[in-house]
Amino acid sequence: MVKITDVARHAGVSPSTVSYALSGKRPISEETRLRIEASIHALGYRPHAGARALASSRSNVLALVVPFRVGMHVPVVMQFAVSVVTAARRHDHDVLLLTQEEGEEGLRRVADTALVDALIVMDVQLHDARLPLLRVLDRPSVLIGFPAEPAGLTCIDLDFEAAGAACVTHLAELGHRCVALVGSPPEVYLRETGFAQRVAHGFTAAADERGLVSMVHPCGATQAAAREMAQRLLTEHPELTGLVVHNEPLVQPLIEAFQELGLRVPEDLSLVAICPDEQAEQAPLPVTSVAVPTAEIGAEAVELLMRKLDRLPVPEATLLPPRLTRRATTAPRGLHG
Amino acid sequence: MVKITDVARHAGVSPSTVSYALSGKRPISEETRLRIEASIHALGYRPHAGARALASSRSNVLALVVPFRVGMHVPVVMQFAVSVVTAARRHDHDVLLLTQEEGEEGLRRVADTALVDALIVMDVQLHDARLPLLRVLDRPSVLIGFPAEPAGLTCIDLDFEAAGAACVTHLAELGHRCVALVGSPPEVYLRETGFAQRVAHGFTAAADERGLVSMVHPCGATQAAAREMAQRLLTEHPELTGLVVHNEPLVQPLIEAFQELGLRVPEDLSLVAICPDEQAEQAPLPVTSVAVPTAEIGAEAVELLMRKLDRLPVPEATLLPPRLTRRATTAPRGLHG
DNA sequence: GAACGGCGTCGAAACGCTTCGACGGAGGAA
DNA sequence: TTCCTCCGTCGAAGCGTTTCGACGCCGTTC
Repeated sequence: MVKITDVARHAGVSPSTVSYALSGKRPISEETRLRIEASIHALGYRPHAGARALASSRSNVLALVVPFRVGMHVPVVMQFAVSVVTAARRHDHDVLLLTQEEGEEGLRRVADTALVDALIVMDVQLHDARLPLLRVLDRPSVLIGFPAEPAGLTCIDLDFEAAGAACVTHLAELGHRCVALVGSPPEVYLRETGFAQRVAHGFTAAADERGLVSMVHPCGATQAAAREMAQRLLTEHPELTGLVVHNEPLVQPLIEAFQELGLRVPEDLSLVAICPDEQAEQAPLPVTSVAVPTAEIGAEAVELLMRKLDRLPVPEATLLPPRLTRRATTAPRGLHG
Repeated sequence: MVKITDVARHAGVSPSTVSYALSGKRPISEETRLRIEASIHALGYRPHAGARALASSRSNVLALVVPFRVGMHVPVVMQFAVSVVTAARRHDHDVLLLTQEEGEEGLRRVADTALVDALIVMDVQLHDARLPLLRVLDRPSVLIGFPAEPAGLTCIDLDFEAAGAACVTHLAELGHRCVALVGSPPEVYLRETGFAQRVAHGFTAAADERGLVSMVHPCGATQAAAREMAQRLLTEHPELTGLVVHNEPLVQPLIEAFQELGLRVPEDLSLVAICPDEQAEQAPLPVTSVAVPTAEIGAEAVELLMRKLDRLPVPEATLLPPRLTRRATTAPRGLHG
């Protein structure tokens, strides 16, 4: 293994100079720096991660905590994960993947052993068992999602409440008077996942404010469930013309289910989804949607963490405003009928 | 931070004794060990990962390389990932997540900096750009999937060729004479992903051998594509009664598409899928399937890696035999018709 | 009873890097 | 000219473990 002393000798400088040339923490003359870089190249030098971590007490590794729970939509979770990894690399950090098999102990372990410098926590519940630990850990963390009591924590997410409201507003402005929310699977609500509940609140509040008839239905993520839900909605609320779907894998099946029941989208039924833009765009009938900006959230979560690592102040709450893009699944009510 | 010398002092022994008590690499008397354990508990000692890595030249971290490519089915990939993480933890290792944004350079980096001890590589192509690097790296690796030239590498996967054949055999034994394979999306074949091609080979060879009429169709993973495929198959091959589906998200949509076209499953059309058992079991109509044993493969990949790290001999190729479970989507041909 | 071999423990030397204080020299100010 | 400052570099002291050789002690063996 080639080490920093080898590089130093080859370049005719001291090891500390090599180190400073690499880190930029002290000025090094252009000439020396180039010589060092040449030596590094010539020898194929790579600093030893463990040695670096020991000496600097920085591992340059971030923990990404993602509990895989039933009812969650894995592809979207992975979009977050990928964007976190990408952003972390831009800051010269790597990402350790923690699933939740070990429970909170895993977080404690990687933090206490200094395996990671900081943590990004996904799928936050309103009363998340990990919160007490995160508050007391000596490593900074950022949550993707908001618990019930976010004070003292750094959280970031789409403003799901506003997103739910934005969907209603859009539908109301198109003249719809009776709207339904088809939400996440029941398990997701039962374990009190913040974003699911917040969409429902925002949806209901906005509908009430505008005097719309509204209803909220959790729904399992299968085609059969979609079909059943469509059937039931039509039966129980024949006047329904506006639908909000906050359940990624269900958007397409729901549209088809309604079509099979003889409704045209958007002529008879307008539908707006809350989902990543890529999904909404790629659908056969492009879906009007409020974007879940996974790339943006993941990247910003990393930025926040980096700032915390640099002991810079960060906002406790970062709520991304919803952005609704009108596509082909919404239209004014009664346009054709 | 409490360090090993603190524990040593508290327990009245030398640091090296604490280290040996922890690692078990030298015998320590029962009495001393208990005293040390008590001290560790009392002080809340956690060995520093970096220091450990430096001194032992073992980071106890595995790299999991998963390129997210178009056309791949993310949930299945994540099942692999989770099982790898779980198995790694059983061996006191953690898992670093590498996506392929950096390309091969990322692999080289984590290996050369000794950030990881070993690598697990997923989504292997027949002519994978990462292979030369893996062969030359000083860290051991295990591939989940087989390249065209696996010699000198350690690979593990389901025997997809046998899986394809097993599906045909099952259908043939039920009396079916004309069978089709609906495969992965075209992109997956185009970039020469081994498992996709192998299923096709196994399928075709087995069909030929038994004198069945057979055809292979890649298919995009959308409902529209499923519908179109069903339509086309029926039109072009009215005598078709047996279907093999190797495309997870398409199983359900295909069944429904055929049903909408008036075919009963399994009375008029038998269908066998190649997918994880959980998926096959949870379907409304449980699907006869050859299991993709993600948990088993992930766990065994880790075992192989651990053995390699211990310099024990391992087989170059581990091909898991297919296991077909008969469920509700296959039946003898012409049973009702 | 002397020699021997384990067992259990210790001390010290790495492991490869970062960082702190120091220092020579060049340039500017007085 | 002298003094001071700042730039660029060096040397050495860690960072917290692991591991190697050594050593004392006790129980065997002849």
